[in-house]
Amino acid sequence: MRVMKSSTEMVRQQNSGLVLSALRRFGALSHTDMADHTHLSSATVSAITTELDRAGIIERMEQQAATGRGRPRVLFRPSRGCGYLILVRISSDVVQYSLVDYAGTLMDRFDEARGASATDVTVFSRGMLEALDRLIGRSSISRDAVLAISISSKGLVDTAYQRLVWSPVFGDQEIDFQWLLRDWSARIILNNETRLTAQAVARCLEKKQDLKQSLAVLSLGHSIGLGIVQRSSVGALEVTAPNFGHMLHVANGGLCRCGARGCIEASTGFYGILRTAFEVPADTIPAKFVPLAEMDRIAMSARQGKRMATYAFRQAGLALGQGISRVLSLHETMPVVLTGPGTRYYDLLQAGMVEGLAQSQPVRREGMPDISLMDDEAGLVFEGHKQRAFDDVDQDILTLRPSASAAMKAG
Amino acid sequence: MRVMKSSTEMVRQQNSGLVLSALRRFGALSHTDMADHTHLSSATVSAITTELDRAGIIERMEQQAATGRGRPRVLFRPSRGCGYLILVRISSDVVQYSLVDYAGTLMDRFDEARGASATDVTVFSRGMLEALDRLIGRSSISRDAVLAISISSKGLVDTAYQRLVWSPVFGDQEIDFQWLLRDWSARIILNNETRLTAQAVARCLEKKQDLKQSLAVLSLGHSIGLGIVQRSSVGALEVTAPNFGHMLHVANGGLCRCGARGCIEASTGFYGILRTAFEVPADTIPAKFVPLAEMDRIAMSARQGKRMATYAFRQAGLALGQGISRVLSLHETMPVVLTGPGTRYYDLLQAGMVEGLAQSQPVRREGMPDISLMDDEAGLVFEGHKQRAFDDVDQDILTLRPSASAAMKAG
DNA sequence: ATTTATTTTCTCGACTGTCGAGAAAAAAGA
DNA sequence: TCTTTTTTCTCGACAGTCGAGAAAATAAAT
Repeated sequence: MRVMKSSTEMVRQQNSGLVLSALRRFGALSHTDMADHTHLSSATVSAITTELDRAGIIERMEQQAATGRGRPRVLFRPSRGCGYLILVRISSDVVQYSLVDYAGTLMDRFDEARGASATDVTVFSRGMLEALDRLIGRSSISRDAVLAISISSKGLVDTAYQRLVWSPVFGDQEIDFQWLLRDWSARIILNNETRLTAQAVARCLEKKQDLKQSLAVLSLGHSIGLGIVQRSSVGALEVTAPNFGHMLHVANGGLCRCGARGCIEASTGFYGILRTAFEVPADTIPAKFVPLAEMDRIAMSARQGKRMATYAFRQAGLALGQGISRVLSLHETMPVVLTGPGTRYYDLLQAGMVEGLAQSQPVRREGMPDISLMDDEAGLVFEGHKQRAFDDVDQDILTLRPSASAAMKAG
Repeated sequence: MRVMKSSTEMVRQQNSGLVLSALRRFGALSHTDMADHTHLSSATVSAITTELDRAGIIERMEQQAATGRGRPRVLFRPSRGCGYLILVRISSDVVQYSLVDYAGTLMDRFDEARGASATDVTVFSRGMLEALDRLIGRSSISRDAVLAISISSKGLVDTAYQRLVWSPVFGDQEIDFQWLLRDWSARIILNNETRLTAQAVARCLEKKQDLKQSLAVLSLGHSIGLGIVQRSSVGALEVTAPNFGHMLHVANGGLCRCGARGCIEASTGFYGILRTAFEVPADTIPAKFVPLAEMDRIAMSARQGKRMATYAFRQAGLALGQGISRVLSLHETMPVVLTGPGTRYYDLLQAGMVEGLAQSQPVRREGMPDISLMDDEAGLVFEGHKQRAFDDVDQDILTLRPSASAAMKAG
């Protein structure tokens, strides 16, 4: 069936979700604030908050400074002890584990450097299981209290079945996280990293009333990621992370890490730029990892006018610009946000990008898209990670918890 | 706000929509059928049907052959007289006007050949207004009874504001249908033609339980159209028609009708194939129109082994294959349905297509997508046209009509 | 110290929905 | 004429939202 039937119970669930997500967005709200944000009547908010409070999903905050005349407002927030989130960010050199309580505050975090055993999946898997146990051990939390384990990585992700299909780190070695974490009752979520960045950027712009119809977020670095935000027909934001880095740039182009030829990444990823700058043949096996210092040196010589270095960045920009033009053709003209370590070379990439964009039909018609840079990719990923995980977890909780307590209320 | 709040009235509206759309899909249903299809209880269906019946939106069908024992079922269908739809299909040589009643049956249709004045917008506009009046005149229908005028054309369409932005027929001359038809109370809908085809194909496959997660429909002809069907996170089908024909195929490629260079259409559209086959320089102004007979001749000589003709089709297939590979990269691997007059040359296009697809990353990983052909593009466009228009019109009616009659019921 | 003004929370009754169960209707067969 | 069968229709229970106004709790004014 296309669309679910609706019932009065669904209405309550939907509106509870509205209240909870308002709480997530704005931290702590009073009755009246919630009514304003959700456009629900005060009476309804009252009913919902008492229900959620009784179920232990939200809690009244302790007193706070008087705000003026009148009855003091009581603020609600998601109940800290309701459950916990574990966020795992897998990046090329390090795996970061974060523990977050239900109110969204970071409780604990540590990094696990991936040493020489970097690329072995079984070693990584064992390390991950240990790290997870250590994380909850340090805060004396039981496994059952962990509502979700949300994992992010660059690469190709099977969101439906929580399988990492291809990643820069592990290549073609699949990881089935659903299976790996089968001893955990928590919901397992797997995300493409740039998807999370896009989500965070979108919410951020939404708050500033600055979100257009849609939005593209590009992460530039050793690999190239794209996240796309669109408003669905019902008005919700849908975020996707297409496999942009490995979209065909040009037939018979440079050899890519993925084994194909002519991917965008093979021109625009750090290893691609390096290869061009040093005039290494384009079918050379890509470097596993290019230190940022190395890239900085190439950029330096490009800024000093060295020909091949300049050319390398220009070609990278060209591939990026043409790739973006294709994205615009297949969606619509939308603002582009660049992030990731590669943004520091934007001055060198720009000319090629503009050239690559200019000749295409969508740009000829609608003009250049807005292109802006955004720093702190790590922070954005973390924010997006939380948002994404809570979206799911809150939904889970609302479908299970309050009805159970409704039975208690009756008994 | 992200998502609308829910209320009991919205529940009724939603479920009424479910009932009505079941009626649209299956023609005429009894109480019990509707309950089965919508998963609503018999009591609810009863309430809804009496309400819709009273409001004149659906009607009981006259008697029908006894189906066996038991109380005879009463069948409902959308009420013929509830309103009318006008569907206008603008194609390169002809404009087709169709009048459809609220039950979806075709009442009247005529074609208006666009003569020498073909490309002049004011002439076309005047002609269209006249044709619309003639259409309703012939069936003695008043303007107010026309619920929607749904227009389709190839080209670039601004769905939000009903403006035809660029079309093969009128080029850069915009047509603002909202303005042109300002004397009509009907809702104005403007669609890209391939969007409609995709919609029809999707519903067709859905009925056969054969619809995968998503689907791409390509229309091959003088121009190239793409429609993409995706399931949104809430499970509804979202159909979009990206500007595929004018996506960048290759930098500095052949001159396209749109004025840009290297668009897919410039290689794969009929005029592109013609240009290559006859070794005309790729920056030659494209032919306005290529008769099918002309294409058939080129195909004939290609099948007889003539080199340039074969090459032309191969290049066209290559551009198509590479373009599709990019679509798969930016969405996911999905089945591809080919339609339109160009499918008769599929034997000649196939080799290039496969080559263009094979080298790309998504195909290397997931294998070749399912590619199938479908005839009767005109029929599909008509079906999709109806579906699309009724989706909108039914929604409009449900938000307005039944509540008004609820007041009557009280009085 | 008491009153007044102000702001927020909470409660009540009216209304609109859905649902299950079973009554009523209508036809075919015994 | 009675029984069986199938479908439609109705009724009461239950769940949810909403507006209005009561109740609560504080600051300012007297």
